[in-house]
Amino acid sequence: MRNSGGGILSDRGPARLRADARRNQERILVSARAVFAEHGIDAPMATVARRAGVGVATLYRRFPNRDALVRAAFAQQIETCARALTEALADPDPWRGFQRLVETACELQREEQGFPAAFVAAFPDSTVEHAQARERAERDLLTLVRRAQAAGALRADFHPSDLAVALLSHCGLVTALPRDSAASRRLVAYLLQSFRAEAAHGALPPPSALSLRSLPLAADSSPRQRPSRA
Amino acid sequence: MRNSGGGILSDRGPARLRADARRNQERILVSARAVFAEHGIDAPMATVARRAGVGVATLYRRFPNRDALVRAAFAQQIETCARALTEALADPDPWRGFQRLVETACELQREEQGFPAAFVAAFPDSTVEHAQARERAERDLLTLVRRAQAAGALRADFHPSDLAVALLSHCGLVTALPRDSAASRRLVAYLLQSFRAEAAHGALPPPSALSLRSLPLAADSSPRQRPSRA
DNA sequence: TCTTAACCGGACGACATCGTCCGTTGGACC
DNA sequence: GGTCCAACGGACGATGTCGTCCGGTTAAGA
Repeated sequence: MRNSGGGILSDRGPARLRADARRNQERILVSARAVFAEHGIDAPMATVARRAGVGVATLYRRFPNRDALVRAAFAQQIETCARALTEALADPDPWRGFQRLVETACELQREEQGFPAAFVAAFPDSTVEHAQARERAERDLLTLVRRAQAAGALRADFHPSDLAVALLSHCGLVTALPRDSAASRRLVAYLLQSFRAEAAHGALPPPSALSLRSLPLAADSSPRQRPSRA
Repeated sequence: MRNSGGGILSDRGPARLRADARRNQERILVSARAVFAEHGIDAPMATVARRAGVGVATLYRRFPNRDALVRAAFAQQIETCARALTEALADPDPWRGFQRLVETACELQREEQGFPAAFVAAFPDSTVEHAQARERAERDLLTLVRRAQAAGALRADFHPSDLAVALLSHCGLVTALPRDSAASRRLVAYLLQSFRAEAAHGALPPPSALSLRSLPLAADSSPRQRPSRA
């Protein structure tokens, strides 16, 4: 139990892991990303272990349960999303920043189908630092939207929750059609066009009460149950 | 074995079912729709049976496997979709027909979350009559799209596969957020606006090679594997 | 009312996955 | 090279679901 708190996420220093242990941990993460992308987020843990050339016990020693593994496997993707958000905010053209953020997030979803499914299902618990990161992401998103609206590029009736709607629906599409990147790009193009101010023809129905925290852009998401069996 | 071919779908005549058997079959179908909508398409068969006030054996006697049950449970919804397509084609205003078809299909997805999941996952086998129905649906859809484009309402670069993209992404959204009808309506509104001819600003990426047969509008779908475990 | 066959439902074996246990192996350090 | 202990991996029991079997029940017709 001395090892608790270290080693689950690899961002807290080496934690004095033995060389073979560290090597195996990395192989497990690579395997997990591949298996999750190929067979979905519910693929058996044993499959991940076998592909990594490792016993199940080794996997469970490093990641106490499936959620921990998912979390660690996609930590890098979270990082990419967070960076994309920062870059979007730094873009002098508000619309281009918004557009690139959406495109980057969707590209990530496209590349690893396990990624979106991971975030709509896998994060019931949150730590303080994650909550902070999430709050900052939410605030940044709001700023991005407001700026793009102020510039007259993003339609005025766009609601921040629409971003969640867009990303979740795109997530569903790439999950249903893992190999069809044309479909994904097509959807993104349609959505972005309909978000433009010029596309505002007629009123929209009222926005969702959906919080932005269910987005994969934040480091944590609301406690949704995974869409599993009864 | 005398009963083979009858009783699975209730549209081929009573097949001389005993009164209690017929009653139970109906209760099972009602229960299945409710359970699938509530717990997803992978809910245990025992849950369906219990809710119907019936033993598992009774369920399996009537529906030899999960797919048969799903198929029968949503036969009515297929019917509704087919009727919506016919009505859309009969509408004197091509755009309104198109619009209503999309809205009706999405409304069905919204009302029963099990419905979309059923169709992207559950129909590996097809019969001759289903293939015929599917072909007709495909042809009708194409006609609908062409007409709306000819009327100058639907954008010229709209591709029939975009309908599949729209419905599949919406399906993903309602699966991820089963209770959030505002999100669903919002997405539908955005998509429909972006399909209007006036919304065509700039070129779209190339369309998907996706066939329309994977749509729940047709009575059958392509043999996709369900997104299950490895 | 009586017969009979269709129907009912709970119990059951098969199967898959989860997460743990424990004897063995082999890095790290002297 | 030797020692120690962290790390290894396969076997294991627990759990949950599937689909079947079989003895009891009941609807339908004479």
